[in-house]
Amino acid sequence: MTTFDRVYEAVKLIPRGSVATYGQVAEAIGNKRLARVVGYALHANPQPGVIPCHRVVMKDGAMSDGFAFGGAGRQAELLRAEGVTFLDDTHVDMARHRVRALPLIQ
DNA sequence: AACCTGACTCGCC
DNA sequence: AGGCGAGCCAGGT
Repeated sequence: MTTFDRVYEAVKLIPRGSVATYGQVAEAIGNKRLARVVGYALHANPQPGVIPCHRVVMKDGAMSDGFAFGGAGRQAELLRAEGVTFLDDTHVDMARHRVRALPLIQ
């Protein structure tokens, strides 16, 4: 079980209609400082259809605009389709949709 | 094989 | 309050 695998496991556990921050995912795999690695893990090998990487956003609810699997804005579209609400065009309503607790991955 | 860099976050000036 | 550096992992050069 590599670090990347744990990242994927954690991300797959995010409930539909909810979002988690990179920091929360990092915390779920045992080290909150891995936030950066979480982002890179998703970039490196986001198995399409398996890993819901659109449910992972930055701590303020914004998504990284330089890269998004289908283009910036695509992520917001997918989230809206799940019932996630937004404070504005680029920020998820974290108070309502951020996961309370993420299970710890082995 | 060493070095650089990249979807982040937090603490210290 | 805003800017800067550190910590972390993997893959490419």
